[in-house]
Amino acid sequence: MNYDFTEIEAKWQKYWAVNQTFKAVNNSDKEKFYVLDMFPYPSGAGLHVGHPLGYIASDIYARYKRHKGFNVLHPMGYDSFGLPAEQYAIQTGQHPAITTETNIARYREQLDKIGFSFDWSREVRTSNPDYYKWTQWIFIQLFNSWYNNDSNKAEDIATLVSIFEKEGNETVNAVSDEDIVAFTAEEWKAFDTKKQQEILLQYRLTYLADTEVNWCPALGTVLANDEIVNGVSERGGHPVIRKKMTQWSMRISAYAQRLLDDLATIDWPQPLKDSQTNWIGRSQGASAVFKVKGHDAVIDVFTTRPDTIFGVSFMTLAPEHELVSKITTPEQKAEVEAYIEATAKRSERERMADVKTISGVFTGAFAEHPFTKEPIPIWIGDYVLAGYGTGAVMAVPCGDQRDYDFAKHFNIPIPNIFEGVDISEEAFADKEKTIITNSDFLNGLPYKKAMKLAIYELEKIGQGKGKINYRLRDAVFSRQRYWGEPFPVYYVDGMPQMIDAKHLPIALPEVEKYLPTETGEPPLGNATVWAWDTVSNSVVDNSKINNTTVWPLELNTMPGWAGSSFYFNRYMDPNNENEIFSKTAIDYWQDVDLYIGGSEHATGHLLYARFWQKFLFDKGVVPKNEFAKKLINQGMITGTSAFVYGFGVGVKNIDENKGVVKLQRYIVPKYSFDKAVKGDFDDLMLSVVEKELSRFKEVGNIDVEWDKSLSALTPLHVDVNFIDASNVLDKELLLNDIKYSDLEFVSENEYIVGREVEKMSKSKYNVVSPDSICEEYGADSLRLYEMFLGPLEQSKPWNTAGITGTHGFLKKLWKLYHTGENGAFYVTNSPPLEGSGEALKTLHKTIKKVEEDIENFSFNTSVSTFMIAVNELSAQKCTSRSILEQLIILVSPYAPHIAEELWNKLGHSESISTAPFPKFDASHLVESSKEYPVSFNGKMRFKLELPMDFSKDQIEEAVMSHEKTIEQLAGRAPKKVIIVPGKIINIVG
RNA sequence: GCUCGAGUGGCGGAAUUGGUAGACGCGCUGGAUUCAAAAUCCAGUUCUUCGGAGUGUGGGUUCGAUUCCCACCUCGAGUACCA
Repeated sequence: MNYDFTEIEAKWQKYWAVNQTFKAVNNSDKEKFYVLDMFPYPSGAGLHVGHPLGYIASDIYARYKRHKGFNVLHPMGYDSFGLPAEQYAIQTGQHPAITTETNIARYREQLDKIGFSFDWSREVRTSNPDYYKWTQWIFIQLFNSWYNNDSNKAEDIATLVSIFEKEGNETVNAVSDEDIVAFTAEEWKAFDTKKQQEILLQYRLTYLADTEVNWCPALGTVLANDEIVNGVSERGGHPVIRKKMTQWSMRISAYAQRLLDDLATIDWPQPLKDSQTNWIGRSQGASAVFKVKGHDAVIDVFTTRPDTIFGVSFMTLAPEHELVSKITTPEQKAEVEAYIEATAKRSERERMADVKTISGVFTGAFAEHPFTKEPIPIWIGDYVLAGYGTGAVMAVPCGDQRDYDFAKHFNIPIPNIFEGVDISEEAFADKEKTIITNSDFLNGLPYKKAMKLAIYELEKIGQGKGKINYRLRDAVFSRQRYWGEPFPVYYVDGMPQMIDAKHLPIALPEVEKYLPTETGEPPLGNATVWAWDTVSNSVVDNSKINNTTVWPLELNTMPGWAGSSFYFNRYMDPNNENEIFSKTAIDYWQDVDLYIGGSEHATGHLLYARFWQKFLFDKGVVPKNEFAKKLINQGMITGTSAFVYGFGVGVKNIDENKGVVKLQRYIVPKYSFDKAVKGDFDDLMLSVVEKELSRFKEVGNIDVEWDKSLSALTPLHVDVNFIDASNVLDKELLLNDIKYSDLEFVSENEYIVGREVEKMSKSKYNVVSPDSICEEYGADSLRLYEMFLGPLEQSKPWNTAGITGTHGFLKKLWKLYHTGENGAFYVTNSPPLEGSGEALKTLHKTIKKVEEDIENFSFNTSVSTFMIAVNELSAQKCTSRSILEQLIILVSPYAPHIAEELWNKLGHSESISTAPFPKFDASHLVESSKEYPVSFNGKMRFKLELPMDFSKDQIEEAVMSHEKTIEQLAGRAPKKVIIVPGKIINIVG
């Protein structure tokens, strides 16, 4: 009986679905284990073999944990709001919900074929109103909260109001907007409701504010910093400009320090932690206040080097700085304005690409040094960013290279405040070796002491204080898109009001068009039924807006990361209509034990999700401060593209004959091609030239001359599905493909393609889909092969040819259980015979290795281990049930279908999925002798079998008298003999 | 520029606390079986001038280094005027 994977896999996939084998319960005596994959965006292209890599790894781990007796939660769902479906809707008019539904169906079909042990009863979709009801609910919670720096957590806005009522805002230590105006309790009470609401907005954790945003005209929406790559949009690569807009923002900056500190408490990859650390960008220093001469204005700067304050020789403001227009002198006005206009025109991208050009303009105004009272010229320059710190710097050219370059360029003095340091060529930025001089009270002090003293003195004169600055900005939360979560917000006199949570969800309205309106409003501006009736508490027709009981609803939608910032918690109780999840569920599941996904989410999803988790923790909604204890980034699977080498013969004097004879593309061997690229045309290439010239003569009766320089030498991507394991191209398949039908091969021989590793993509014809692999080799072969390719975290190239290795292994495994007549299933019930302990040894070393491998997420090596085990047991002709039964449990997490089938044949009526994992017994591995490697000066020269219980002396005697030792030493006396019993022998001499 | 990661046969990779470098698989070579092919099975496969040499390069620690330390080179990822 042969290994019929098609039948076996269909059978067990059906069995698991019908029996709900992997359904997890929310209360159990068993210990819980939560294994999570980053849920996918269901794109129209479907999955390629790179996508399931992480899912296979997590599935192996989940199945392993079930064998280990855990109650495992292993859910899957879809991050189903997003741009591609909406872009498609704009182009075709098809509702994004339909596109999304179709794509999800395709994903599900593909996932099911791979045999994952997901609990599908818990599936979530972020675009489903039952789900985004809770996204909206969290938004309302954020709106109703403020961040109290004293308790260091989010608190209900009511506690803030009661403080305002008692003491005004002077004593409040909150994270808030920068431009807070002080008021007393009496003043607060005297404010009208609108004024009070405006003030509260400055404290809420989600707030409406005019912010400089990254506007992408092509996409018609704003983008978050992490959605921009190299100055263009991550999706589509469109240009991005700065623009001021009224937007919802999330006060993530309130959590900057906790997001940083708690990285130490989670087992996440160091590179990922590093990139979050850099993204948060904490820097410690001081704020210093410089008075502007002749104005009552002051310039507030942030500096990490208050110790260098006596080295200040000018100040630089960002061109966008609000003081610029106020302080610029009439003489400088024209120049300054021209400069501002010029910089505003430059796109973010140009500004980034061109960091070497130094530009700036003097404003004509002077600041006053806080200690020396000397005048300091105030410049503007675009090397100062409006968005960082206060948008102003105190320039210390001797200690900062950018300030130095600026000073040199504009001939501004560069005072030296470092003892014994030469600054004639460049600035001196080394903090450690610094001794300050020419600096009044800081003279003679090293960096740390000078820093402390400078801050102390600044505080004393009331012109500065110690400060910690973060690069992390508050996150813009509004998108001018259709296919996203609507805000549960309506506007009364322009002030946002939350809809009561009991009326959620606020479902997306239908629209005619998915584009912005003619007046430039977001797509929801096209909705005709999009007003809130505060009497009926329902969404009503816009015509009913009366500005007394019926009000307009928010037109923006939420960004992609909203729905993905808490889905891991919702999986715990995904169908709960009354709560985000039940207390029972969250108390049992707590948090994610293992999270697997791509590293590209380091500063997006993974930072926002940590932020929301901390907020929900503060509010007592979740019991854990961090949502995932351990995280692993799976590496990318790249494609191995295949190339043929095209040669188009270039000819002279062709102009007048254009169109008469079409140039032929010849396919030449790689070695001839490579030589030709270097200018060396071999005989074969020359024969092609001759052939082409005579073809011109024949077809068009034209005499042409070859022009070497016009010859086209181009590698052409060919579909990897046309290539066999030996890199031989199936020419017929290729020529039948319309894209390649004009090619002509110069030789009849088989054609060896060139190969190159590239990203897997349609345009490179190197995409391999899991479906075709499952069809040809089966899901178990695919699962094993994906793991076998290499370490999970590393990126590695896919090469379909290699799958015959794991497929062959499964056949051998099957055969091991089918040694009966005509390949019938056969096992013996007798215990392994005495003296045939070899099988037990094989089994137990396999148990040990596989268990260690899974615990270390080293899945590639356990596949090798299985191969070795099956090779050995086959050689031993092992048919013992007790061995084979244990073996198949070991294999089961990796190749679950064949495992279920063999388990069933072994006489079990229940699924193998919860069969106890085999117990390792070291006594089976005890050896009586050891084959010692004998090294001379560290080089292994021969091996020597000696009893395990030999003492050092016995070993030395045996080795030294051995003929090969005598031969190696060739008469020399060894200086030293190192013996590590049970390990090695090394003779030095 | 800065931060992080990685360099081992023709290829993917293994060597878990320093102890037999190249496990396992692909590919390749030869053989068996077959009318033939596929499939299957067996043997070989780092290089070599057959002494040895060898884990990107050069140095160091050690009886012994792919593994630890220093310097450098190359590739990849992230980030980018962050004051």
